[in-house]
Formats: sequence, C-alpha cells, structure tokens
Amino acid sequence: MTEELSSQYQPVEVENRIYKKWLDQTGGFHAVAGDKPVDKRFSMVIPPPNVTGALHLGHAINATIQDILARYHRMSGHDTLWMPGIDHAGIATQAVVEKTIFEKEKKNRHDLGREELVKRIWEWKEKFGNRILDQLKAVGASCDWPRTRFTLDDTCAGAVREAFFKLFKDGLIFRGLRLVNWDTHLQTAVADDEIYHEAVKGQMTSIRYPIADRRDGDPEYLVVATTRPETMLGDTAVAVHSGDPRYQNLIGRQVVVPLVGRKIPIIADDLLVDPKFGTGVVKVTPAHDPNDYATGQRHSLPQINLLAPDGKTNSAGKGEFQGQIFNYEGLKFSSETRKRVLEDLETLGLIAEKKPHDHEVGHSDRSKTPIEPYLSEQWFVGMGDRRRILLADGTTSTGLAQAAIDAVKSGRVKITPERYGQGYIDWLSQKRDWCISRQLWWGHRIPVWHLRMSSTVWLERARADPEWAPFFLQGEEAQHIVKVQMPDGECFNVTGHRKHMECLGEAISTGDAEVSWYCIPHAVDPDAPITKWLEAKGFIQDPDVLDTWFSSALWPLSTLGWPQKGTSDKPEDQLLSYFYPTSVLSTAREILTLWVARMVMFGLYLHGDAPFKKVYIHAVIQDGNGKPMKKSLGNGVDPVDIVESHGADALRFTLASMATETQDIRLPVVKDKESGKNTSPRFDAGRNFANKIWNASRFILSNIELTIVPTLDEVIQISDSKDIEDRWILSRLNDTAAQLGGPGASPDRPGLIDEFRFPDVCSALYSFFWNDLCDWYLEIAKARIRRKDPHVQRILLYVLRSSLALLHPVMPFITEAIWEKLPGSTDLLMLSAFPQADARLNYPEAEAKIQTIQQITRAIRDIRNQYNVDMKRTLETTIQTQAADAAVIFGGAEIIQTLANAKLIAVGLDAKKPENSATAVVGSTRIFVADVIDRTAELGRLEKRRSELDKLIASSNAKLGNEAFVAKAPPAVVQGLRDQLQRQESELATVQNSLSELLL
RNA sequence: GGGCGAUUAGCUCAGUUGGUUAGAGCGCAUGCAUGACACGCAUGAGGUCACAGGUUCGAAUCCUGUAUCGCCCA
Repeated sequence: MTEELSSQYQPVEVENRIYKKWLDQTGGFHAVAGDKPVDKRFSMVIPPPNVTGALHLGHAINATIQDILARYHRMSGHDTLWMPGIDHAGIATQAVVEKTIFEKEKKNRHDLGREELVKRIWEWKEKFGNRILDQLKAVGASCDWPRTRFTLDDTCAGAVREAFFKLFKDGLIFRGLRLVNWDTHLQTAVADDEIYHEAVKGQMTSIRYPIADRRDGDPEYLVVATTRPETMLGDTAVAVHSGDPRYQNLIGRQVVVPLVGRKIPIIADDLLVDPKFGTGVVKVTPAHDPNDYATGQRHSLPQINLLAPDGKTNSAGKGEFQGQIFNYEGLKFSSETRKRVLEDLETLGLIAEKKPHDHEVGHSDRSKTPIEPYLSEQWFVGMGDRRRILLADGTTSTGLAQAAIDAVKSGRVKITPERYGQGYIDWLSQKRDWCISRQLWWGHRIPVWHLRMSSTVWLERARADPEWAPFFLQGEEAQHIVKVQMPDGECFNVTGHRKHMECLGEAISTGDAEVSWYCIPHAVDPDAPITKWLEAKGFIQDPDVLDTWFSSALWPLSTLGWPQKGTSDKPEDQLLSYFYPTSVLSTAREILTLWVARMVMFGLYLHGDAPFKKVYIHAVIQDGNGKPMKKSLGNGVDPVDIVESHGADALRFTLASMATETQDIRLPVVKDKESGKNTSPRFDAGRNFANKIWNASRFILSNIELTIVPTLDEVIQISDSKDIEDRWILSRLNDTAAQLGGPGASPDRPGLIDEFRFPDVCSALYSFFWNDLCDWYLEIAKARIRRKDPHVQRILLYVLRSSLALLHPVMPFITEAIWEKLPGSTDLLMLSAFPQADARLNYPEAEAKIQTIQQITRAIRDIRNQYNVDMKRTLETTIQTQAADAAVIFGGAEIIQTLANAKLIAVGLDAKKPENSATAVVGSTRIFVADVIDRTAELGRLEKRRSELDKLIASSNAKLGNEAFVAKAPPAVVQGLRDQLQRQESELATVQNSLSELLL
C-alpha cells in the first residue's frame, strides 16, 4: 500500500479530503459545554473578519496562531471552543455595495430607499459573505463552524439591544452636540481610524479684521492667517496670547468679522495661540475645527455651524458688511464658498498676504473625499469618570474607561508582548467619549424611539390616556425605568429620558416648552409589541445605526449567548457560563484600542469579567523592503495562492516561524514567473519541511510490519537494551515534547506554545525531525531497518507517531494524512493526545555519547571533503584518545564506520599515527585518516586551527589574569573559563604535536 | 510634537536574569544520482552585533546621545 505514496508530497491531493474528514468526524469542530474544571477548558473568539474581506496574510498568520492554540489544547484534553464569525463592517460594506449598484444601475441609495438598500446588502452578504470563511478553512482553521455568528444576526442584535438598554438606563449613553468627522459624500460621521491624511497644496491667507469701536492708538485691523478662509463666516472670536505685548490692551474688545458683519470678542487663550507663529492672532471657529471647538468650550463661545449635511454652505453663511449683503448659501463649502470669500475679500481690500502652504488634510477612507469637521447631534458612550458606575460583578468603578484600565493594570488581562499594555492604558486614559451613531443604513438601528411635543400636550395626554401615564407618573429618577403594559397584559420595561435629563416637574412648569422623550424599550425581539405601541403613540425610531465597533465590543459576549446563559436552553449550549471568560484573544495591534479596550469595558460592565485572560498581539507582515502590504502598492501575497502552490502546512509553518514578538516582520516578495502571482521564497522552507516529513514517513512506513502500536513501557524496555541510538532518539523526542508543553505544562512551567513562542516551537520541531531523526537516527538505524529488526520497528513507529502528534498543531494536514496510514491508527490525529514528556525517557548518558560519536563522524567526513575523497572509498581511520572516550568510540564504532564510510583500524591512547595520514583534532582526540595526505593542505588546516586557538587562549588567559575578574565574577563562571582554557590548551598541544610530526 | 519598535552573516530572523568560541533557515562554494527525500545528502566559507560615548572584572545584551527605517497617537 505504501507504493501509492509519491516521492513528493502533493498537498492539493490530501487537504480537501482531510478537512472534510475532520468536519465529518467532529461535527465541524463542534464544542459543547461539559463538566471539566476551569483549567481544562480553552476558548477563543476569532477577530471577526470584515464581510467584504478576502483572506490576507494578516488573517492567515492570526488564523495559524489561533489554530495552533486550538489544536494544541484540544489534543491536551481540554474542552476547546474556537468561535468563528464575521463582522458586518458598517460603512465599508455599505460603501462597497452602493458602489457596485451605482456602477451597474446608476442608482444611488436615495433612489433605492432604505429598505431596498438594506435588502440588497443582505443579498450581497449571502452571496459573498462566506468567502473568507472558506478561505480560513483552506488554511486548516478548526473553528466551531456550526456556531458561526454574524455581528448582525438575531443573537448579536439581541445583545446589542440589551447592552444599549443597560447603558442608557445607567446614564452612560447620551446625546450630544459634538464636532465629528463628516464624510460629505457618504453623508455620515466617520471614526478617526477611518481617516487618512494626505498633503495638499493650499494657500495661507492673511485677512484683516476691522477692530470695532476703535480708540486712540488702536490699529485699524487685526491680521489673522488661515488656510480655510471660508470658515471665517462662522468665527465667534479671535484669540491672542495673554502675554503678548502687542495685543495686551485689545483683550476683551471686539473685532468685526468681514462679510458677515458680526462683532466677536478678542480673547486670550494660551493653549491655542503661539505668539511666535504668524501674526500671533488666531481666528476661532468652534463649529469647524477641533482645536477651536475646545477653545470655544473653555470660553463658552457660541458655535455657528455653516455646513449642510451634503457639504454645501447652509443658511448661516450670509450677512451684511459695510452696507453690502453677502450670501454664500448653497455653494459647496470648501471649494466654491472659499473661492467666493476670497474674491469678496480681495474686492474689499481685506487680504493682507497670500502665500502657498502645504498642509495635511484628512480624507475619508471610504469615499476618498476630504473630511469636514461637522457639528452635529450624535449618540455617545460616556467614557469619563462620574460618581460611580456599577459593574456586573457587583464592584464599582469611576467609569468604563477606568474599569478597562484597571483590568490591565491589575493583571486580570495580560497583554503579550507586554509593551503594548502602555499604549492601551494611554489611549483609555484620555477617556474620550465614544461617538456611536453613524448616519448609515447598514448596521444595528439605534434602539431609541423619540417624540417631541410641547409639555402641555404631554400633560394633557397623560391625564386623558392611562397608557401615557407611566411616562410621567412612574418614572424613577435614579433608574429611569418605566413599566409599560400592553393591551394584552404583557409588560415591558422602557428606559428613557427627556433631553438634557430635565426632571419632569420642571419641564411642565416651564409652560409650553417643547419636550423630547427618548425611549429605549427593554426587548430583545425587534418586533416586540412595545415598539408598535410606541410607534402608535407617535414615537419615531432614530434613523441612525450604531458604530460597528459597538457590536464588535460585544463579540465575546454575544457569540456565547449573552444576555442568556448560552446560545440555547440545552445544557451543551450553555457556552457563556462554561467558556466565559475566554482564554486568549489573538489579534493585530492596530485594534488594541478600538476593539480590545471596548470589549474589556463591556465585558466588565455587562457581565462582570473581562472577556479574555490573555491578549496576544501578533507581528505585522511587511514586504521585503519594510513596506506594509497594500492593495495599492501591489506588494501583497495572497495566502490562498500559497495554499495552492505550497500547501496549507507550508504556509502555516512559514508564518508561525515568522511570528516573533517584534512589531514588524519582513517577507521578501517576488513575482512568480509562470503564474504572475506574488509569492515569496520563504514559503519554500515550509514546503521542503513538509516534503521531508512525507518522505521520512514513507520510508518508515515501507519498512515496518507491525499491526499494533507499541506502548511506552514496551519502548522503554527496548531502549534499555544494547542500542544506544534508540535511547538517544527517545531522549531527543522527549526533550522536544517537554519544550513544547502539552498536558504536563502548567502556569508555573509553561511550554513554548503556552508562551506564544511560535518561532521557537517551529525550530524545535524542525531540528528534532530533520536533524535528529532524519539525518542521524534513520541513517544510524538503516542497517537494522533493512534486516527487519523488530525492536527498531517499534522505536520507529513510536517516534513517528509522537512526532506527528507534536507537529500536528502547526502542520495539521500532512500529519493527519500520514497518521491515517499508520498501523493501529483508528482515531483522528487531531483528537489524539498531545505527547507528554516522561522522565523515564531522559537518557543524558546516551545524549553525551552520541554527541561524541557525531563529532568524530563529522571530523572524518570533513577530511573526506577537504581532500576530495570519493564517497565510495572506505577511509582507514585510527583514533588516538583517552581511555574514557575510547570506550565511547569503541561502543559507537559501527555507527561511525557506517556514517563516515570508514574502517576503524585502532582506537586508544597508544594508537599510532599511520604514515601519510591526514589529522583531525576534536578536543584532545586525534583522528588519523590514512593515505589521503596532502602536506600543504594539512599544514594550512593545522596552522589555521593553531592560530585560532592561540587567540582563544590569549583571551582566556587575559581574563583569568585579571584579579578583579577572578575576585568578582561568580565562581562557576571562573571555573568554567578555567576548564575551557584547559581544553583549549590540550587541543593546542594536540595540534602542535601534529604540526611537528608533519614538519619532521 | 509625544510614545513605541527595529538596526546581529548577502537575505529573513533568534539570541531568556550581562558570563565559556554569537546561532538557525535561505542564499553562496565544493563534492555527490546513495534503495525515503535533489523540495535531497555531506562538508565548508561568511559577523568590529548601525555609530559614538558611558556603567561593569566582563556588554549584542544595561544607560546616554546620534543616524536610518517603520508603526501608533496628536
């Protein structure tokens, strides 16, 4: 049957079949809540990829890392859940779909209408949304696929409404007028991280503002420089530095804003104004610049918004100046209005100076158009400190941000590499309120119903209609909870408040004032009767949707079933109580703040514990020149291409080898000549290793005739017999298992996988399998293998099975494919036990002896190569050595003779150097190979070694001659150096000896 | 402007609390169709640890400064 195995591993032939086998036999890697203790459970949530996305190397490296962890823990006997899913990615998805619709049908979203657009996006999602999950499967991800979640599905939506209700009830969600980043093309607020900055060529214009009510000695104008002259229409102050002597007596006076004619104050603000820069006078436009906004807050300045949502100047953009009417309403704000303002100022002679000025302008990542700071009403989650907030575990904190800071500071959440913890804390420490509303149609509709009318009407209704009464009569100020009874008797809690949290009595006493009520029904079902009830009463649902990060922040909770105990009432689905908090979150650093911090906040606030114990931040892969991989640069490598060309295991092994703790890693990118696709020679390393595993296994399989699996005891018994190489390879195997971790690992003694040291995991596996097993053990054992020695067969099968198990988390496909061909394999490898190190398999004496044997073998091979002796010629070798080593060499004579193709003529202290022989020196041992002498070459070799030794000995002597060193260095170090010096001197003597013999 | 990271062999990276002759893979050189594998085997060459100071008996490792590259925040 082994003849069918080709001499080169063909991943495409096995990967699909193996993956299907896993799915079939594990129910799609299905995990259920069981009854294991907490330290025998392992859970992760996948960072949900964007529904519009395709797999890139960042996903691939992260999926590899997570899958290594999942498979390792599963094999270690832990109940293991890896929760998959995708993110609806609000603005990104809507923009993509809108764009395709426009290209095909020339219709924009307003032509389609909200309902139709959302329907189209869902259709699009059904069609393309699973592509990235299929790609994750192609790299071998063992996620619990039947539990796949989508951030916009019913379960996640229920969690969003529950979270919103609780936040609102506790006063942590509020409505406010803030400056947001406005995308005038998509007509929505966008987050800071959705903006990129681009240098544009602009102009710095200096404008004269006439001083109002001039007194003697006053200048006629104050000169103000700006790159955005159109914003002057909304100026509400000009500012100077309080210590600036030029303007000292003008502070508190007024200037007239040209074109609009408004009188505005001259204020002193030392934060905004740098007296050394420009004229030392700055215009202040609170509604159109973040710094000016802050200045406006400090000085209680009015905010004049000039911008309509579509990017045109609104009705505030007009006025009268010097008897003339100026009107800019309806003009594009940053282009047409700017042009006209400049022209009008020019005509009035109010431009003092114009000069070119390059500056950075924020652009929307989605529409590629310039961002306008825009003052608008938005919903916010309050991050800052307040009297106290109650967390779900009953403890309190001063605020959401503070709670998340404390979780990391206290070690409750451990971030690896540690240095990233500081960035997380710094970002949260700003405690900036989180704007959660987006003027989009794709996303979680904000669950707020709003009604505005005069307080007298409210009061009339409350008196006349008992259904209205609760809003006025039962509201508890502290909780803002109202119980509303439906006509059929069902009750719903509703939380809500009137604008600015006024108390009801005051509102009514203000007479006919307009009063707004915001209601948030406590209902997980979006079609619950309460919403109909509210709408029948005239309440209208907020048109906006929530920031995508709001639902992402709930991801560890919502996927596990929160606010319920699990995803269903069945015991096996009680995921939240069994798997929360999750064990590890593996992700990229750029979302540490936007996503990770918010998950921690919500986890603590809503469910009383941080959502994960550890956060692992993986490195970012760049191209060979240190440039980030970007579509626009065309320097990206598509992991799916690598799966096709090299196999998933090669991809995984290579990526895991690169997953260091530095911030960035480079992957040299080359274009494949045949396919024209980007690839990298680095992946060859993984492919070659897979091929090596394949061929070694093929060799072993074709040479064993066993039907049952050897037990550990059996193997120990065999290894205790005469063959030292058996003890040696078992000891090496055992050491490798101990390094990686496995069931024997604990928090006190973590293995390399537990410590996220993936490159070390890979190199341990590589050097064991390739160097120890293939290069040495298989070669040593070949003679026994050929003569069908039953002992060696058992050792081979035992070592191969263990090796495959150790390799499986990193290279699951090939190991499973070989495993199924092994005698006695009934279960899947992925469900077998991860090898555990066992002290009985440590053989230090065998390791030391084989090391000596290896050194002798290499020395003989070296001579063969140096003198170009044909491989086929057997080298007659004499070894002159101490008695102790002689015994070892004698014991390993067969190994040396086979591997070096040598014949040992004599070994011992009195072994004589034959005529015309070459000499190799290993410590104090001399190895003579007969009849290959080349005097010149030999002299060269020995001289070179002598000069190396001279230097080393000089350096050792210098250190040991230093009294301070001997006195202060630890005794072990001093002794170690003395021993080393002795060895060096002994080797030098041997070399000298050989040299003088040669010169005779 | 503030913070973080990187700089070690031609390339990509390791190098744990400072301590014996700084390691690996790829690439390179030489030889090899050897009953698992040429995606292989054997052997070898190749490093002033970015630069300049300092601390120390001792520095790739700790400190200060400089340069270059990159990331994050403003």
